[in-house]
Amino acid sequence: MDKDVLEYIGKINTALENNETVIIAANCEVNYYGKVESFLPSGDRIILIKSDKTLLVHQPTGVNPINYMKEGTEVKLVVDKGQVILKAKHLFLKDFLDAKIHLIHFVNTHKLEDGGKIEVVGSEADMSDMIYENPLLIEPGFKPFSREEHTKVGFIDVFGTDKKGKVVVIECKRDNADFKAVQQLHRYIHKICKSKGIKEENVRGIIASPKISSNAKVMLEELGYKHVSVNPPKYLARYDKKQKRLGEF
Amino acid sequence: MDKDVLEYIGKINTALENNETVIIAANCEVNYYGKVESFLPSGDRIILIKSDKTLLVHQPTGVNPINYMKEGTEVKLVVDKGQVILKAKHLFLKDFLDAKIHLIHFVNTHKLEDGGKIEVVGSEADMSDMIYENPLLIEPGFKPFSREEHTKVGFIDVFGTDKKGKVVVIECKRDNADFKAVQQLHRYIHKICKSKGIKEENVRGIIASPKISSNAKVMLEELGYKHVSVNPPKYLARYDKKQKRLGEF
DNA sequence: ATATAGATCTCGTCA
DNA sequence: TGACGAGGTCTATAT
Repeated sequence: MDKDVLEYIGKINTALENNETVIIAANCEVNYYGKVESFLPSGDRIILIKSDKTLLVHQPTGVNPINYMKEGTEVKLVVDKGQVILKAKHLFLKDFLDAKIHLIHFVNTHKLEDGGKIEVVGSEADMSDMIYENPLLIEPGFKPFSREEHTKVGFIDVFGTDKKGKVVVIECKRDNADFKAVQQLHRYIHKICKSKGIKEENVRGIIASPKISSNAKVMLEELGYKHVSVNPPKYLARYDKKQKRLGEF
Repeated sequence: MDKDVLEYIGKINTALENNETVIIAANCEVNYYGKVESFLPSGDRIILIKSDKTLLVHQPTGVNPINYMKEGTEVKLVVDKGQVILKAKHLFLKDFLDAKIHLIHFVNTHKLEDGGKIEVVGSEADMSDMIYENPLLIEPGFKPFSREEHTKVGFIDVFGTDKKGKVVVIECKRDNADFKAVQQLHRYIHKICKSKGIKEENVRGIIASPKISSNAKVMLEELGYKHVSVNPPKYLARYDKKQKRLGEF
């Protein structure tokens, strides 16, 4: 066994015990046994073990890890018959991952401190807020009376009445709305009507999204619902010409 | 400007030009503008830039990156008024990410080579294969005649007839089946009947999954469909007592 | 390009 | 704990 390798092993195991973040660049093969089984032949990968004992194996391409273990995994490096193996197990989740390490390119460990919370603007929730505050984005006379309703009935984005006093249910999608969005809207309306004893003809359904797929449009119109083109809000976009009116309300 | 920092910058930019994989552990704040806008205040993070110019920003906890840029991003480190900034842009996707770097904990770069393809056992496709080859897992007399049907009709997992010659459509779920799985099954059957001019009463629907949610069960039975308990296949599980019979067919 | 669905989806939230 | 929906979902596949 190489002296360098033994030093790496010591360094990594110490860092793991101290809940440091550990990064290993290595040629390795990876076997996983848990919800599925997976087998990854040899190649160069980045192994990242976080302070919460999340483990990620990344190939040199793509956004997603090729293998991972969730928070709370027990991880250690062992030597078995001259073979360096990273052993990871999560007893509660019944997950097991072994990485046979053939060659270590580099190792780094560090105690990382991070309490930062991300703020995101432009989510579906922001869209429903925007509509709630700017009902004209839907149509004249629309009066919202609740948003982000998390009840037995469902998670209704915006709930209100139109100029004739008819109940309106709005489902927001921040991107293209597909037939699933229409099904979702239909399900909410079905549940509302059932629970409140209203006829479905007396409730209007609206999809609010930047665009809608052709199949979804057909399904929507078959159900008697309609689509309104609305873009999700962005800070910077508030100054765009098209959405300038947002600031006016 | 620190001499160390200038060395880091040079090292990183050179590595990026050579399509090496780059790892930076740094205290930084991150702004993203693209599909949404996001703002992440200061904290210690791992920044990983892959050889295909995928960029990931990981906090010290959790499986998912807190920010990312997809394959094909232009990345460089610049110094602006004494401030080190990692600038990433993806012109085609109209995505922009800036990371203001306050402190670098460590940097590592390496040329990584990996052609390894993962093999996964236990996916939904494996389940439908298993059922196709072992129809008794569904019921006596079931005769499958296609699997993984990707056609106009839909993506039907397993398609066949029962002992009375009635058409059977099976939707597989590798885990808990929810009401969406039932909707999916219903949708497929609806489309089949429409395209082939069959009455829906003459088609049977089956959800094959390890378990099913109570709501889904209710919906399933209202539609006259049924649930069959099937576990996704695993190599090792073939030797389990319960599934030993798989090998017998 | 759009449409559709799986994923070891993950993550948050609420009953 | 289960159920349910969002996600900058990502990724693969078919049309």
